[in-house]
This record gives sequence, C-alpha cells and structure tokens, in this order.
Amino acid sequence: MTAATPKGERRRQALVEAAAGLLVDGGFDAIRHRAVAERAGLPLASTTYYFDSLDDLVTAALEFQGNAELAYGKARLDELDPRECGGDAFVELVLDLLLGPSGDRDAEAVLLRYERLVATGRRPYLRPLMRRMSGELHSLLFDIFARAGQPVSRERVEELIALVDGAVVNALIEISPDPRAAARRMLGKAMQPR
Amino acid sequence: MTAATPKGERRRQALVEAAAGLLVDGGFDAIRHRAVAERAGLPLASTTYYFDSLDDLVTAALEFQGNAELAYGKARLDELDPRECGGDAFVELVLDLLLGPSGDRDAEAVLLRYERLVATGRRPYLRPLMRRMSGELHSLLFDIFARAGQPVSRERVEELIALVDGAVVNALIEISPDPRAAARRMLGKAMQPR
DNA sequence: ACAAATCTGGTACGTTAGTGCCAGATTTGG
DNA sequence: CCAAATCTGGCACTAACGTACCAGATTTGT
Repeated sequence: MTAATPKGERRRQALVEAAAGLLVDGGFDAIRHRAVAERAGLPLASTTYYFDSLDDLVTAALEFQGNAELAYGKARLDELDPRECGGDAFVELVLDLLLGPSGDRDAEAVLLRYERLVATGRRPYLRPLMRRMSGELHSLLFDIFARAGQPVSRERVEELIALVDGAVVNALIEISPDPRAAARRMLGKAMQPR
Repeated sequence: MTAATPKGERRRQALVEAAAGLLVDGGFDAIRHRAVAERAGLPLASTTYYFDSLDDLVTAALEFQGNAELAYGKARLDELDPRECGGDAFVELVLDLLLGPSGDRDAEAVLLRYERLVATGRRPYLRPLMRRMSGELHSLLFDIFARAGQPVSRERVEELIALVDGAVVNALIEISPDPRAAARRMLGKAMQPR
C-alpha cells in the first residue's frame, strides 16, 4: 500500500528509515514489524497499513540503504582529484565503495553487505533490486578507474570486485575477522603494475 | 550431552544426519528441533536430550557435512590421474572441490556453501570449525595443483579461491543464477598460461 | 538379577512472530 | 463545511519456536 496524504507519506518514510537502520544494525532478520514500529515511534499496525507484507518493507529498506550508498559513491567520484590517486589511496577509495567507508566497527558493516548478497539467493524478490544496484556500482567503479587515470575494461572491474568479495567472505571465518584488511591485501596485489 | 549407550549413539547420529540433511536442503535456518526430530523419525525431546542447545546441533550438522565434503575431496585427489589434467577438466575438478560436484540443482547447493561462510559472521561459535575445514580445503587444493603438475604457492591458492568465491556471490543476484558458470569463467581465465 | 544409569516420548510453558480486525480520529476534496 | 477517503492504534488470533519437565521404559555394569 502506498500513502496518499502528506502526513501518511512522512510516516511511511519514517518506517522505511527505521527499517533501514535495523538492516544496518542487525541484518535482514532484524527487520520485523514490531521492531520497525518501535524504532520509528509508531504503532505496530502502521507497518501493515503502509506495507502489504514484510517483504515489501524489507525491499523498501534495502532500496533506501542501497541508494544512500550509491549516493555516497557518486559523491566520492565527483570530489576525486586525479592527482592524488597514488596506489594506496586509490585502493582505499575502491574499498570504500565496495565495503563502505572505513570505521572502527566496519567488520559488522561489511558483514551486512555480504549478507545482502547471499540472502538474495533465498529471496528472489530482492534480485531485481540487487541487480540494479550492483550494476550501478560496477559503472561507478568503471568511471572511477577511468577518472583516476587507470582505465580498465568492464571485465576487469568484475574480476577485481570478485577478488574483493571472495577475500571478504573468506575473512569472515577468522577468529577476529578483518575483512577490509584481507581485501586490501588482495586488491593491492592485483592492481600492482606488472 | 553425549550419548553413553550404543543405541543412544545411533540415535544421536541419526539426529546429526537428519540435521545435516536439513542443512543441505534448506540452510542453517532449517535446522530446528521439530524438523530434525521428524526427519530422523524420533520424538522432539530426543533433540534436547542429546544436544544441550540448538547451536550444538547446528555445529554437529555442519561438522558432519563438512567432513563428508572433505572426504569427497580427498577421494578426488587420490583418484587423480596427472595425465588427464587438461585445462577444462582440471578447472572442473577445482570447481567440484569448491562448489561441490556438479548437478542439475547445483545453484541451490552452491548457495548453501556460501550461506555457511557468511553465517559464520553472525555465529562466532562456528568459526573454529569453519577455520579448520577451510584450512583442510586449502591444503587439499594445494596438493591437487601439485599433483596435477601445476604447482602453485599457497598464496596463489588463496587468490584463486577468493576469485571463485567472489564470482559466486556476485552471480547469486542474477535472475537465473548460475554461480558455477560464473566461477568457471573467472577461474578459467585466471589459470590460463600467460 | 538387580540397582543405577540412561534413555524415551508425550506434554506443556513462555516468547515471539506475522497478520487481521475495527471503532474511532483525522485529513482531504468539492 | 461536510461527506468520503484516509489514517490511527489498541487488541487478539494463530502458528512456530526453544526449552523444560517427568513418569515410565530400557539398558548398563556388577
């Protein structure tokens, strides 16, 4: 169901943002009617009034979060200074786009990105959305490589992304996972001039 | 709790195998007391009698399944004929070890392997077990490359595994996911003589 | 053979979940 | 300004879950 009144639209949006927050904090499974309502400060029934099902709510939350991340990526592209694209800084930029900006608790944030990827396998209704966002991310990276004076083919972009993703999922089983460090190592090696 | 009588041990084992079957068919979340008991043809309470908690049962199921897969890998190594390790056949062998033997419904089986990887992030108690199995798999691949007359460094093994894993997780968001094909493409390219 | 240990299986409790219901309040459009 | 559309929010239903309980059956060790 979609809102028809301004206030309704605001409430609906509040629910989406609350759901996106839960997604970031606790993963897909944390998005539940009661949790979303409580976080948004709204009654339980508002979640079923504005969303036909929980899947709808999950979809809206993922779209909201995905768009926010893509906007972040575009901002990084716009402010990119081709002169300061030294090896390490550039690797870090690519990691920021693929894993999110570095933070002190980024293992958690990175885990979430990959839960999303894998969860798509069990939630086919998310595939079209994930497809679109993944495509935009690929294009963004393609543009960034070009802008940084290191143009690569779209195929190569896919390879590098796969390398990072694989490094991350393998790092998740470490006792003290540091997926970003693992990805940094592999990406740095793969991008070295040969 | 561990069984102390032969019959008890048999029942316990039946529960583990039932749980492993559920793991294969429906993922971690499919392992539930009632489902396991029903699949094993045993009463609900037997699951709490032989396993202190559901986590214990999940751990046992993962270990059972992991050992079965490692045994399969070792068998493939033992029967490996160095003379018939042409490019395509060898790539397929590596895929068999990393993704499981090829089947008509292997997108499902592959998905499960990667759910395991990612789920470890939210289930720290599985990490030691996953660590051990991952290590054995790496060693197995290392041996297989050597046996096939294409020795590589352990570091290179990690790279190739990451490449396959990354290709897989990215393939999962396709409309009709074929993770094996995606992995085959990337691995084939990475292993081409340069 | 018999006491102790182990196992059995039906039952029930407490939570949490998704979702449906509906009388009343609010907002909208003409 | 008022009828119609929209929204509100408290409540309750059903289902599924992990887990605990316990009287009785079975198996074990001596």
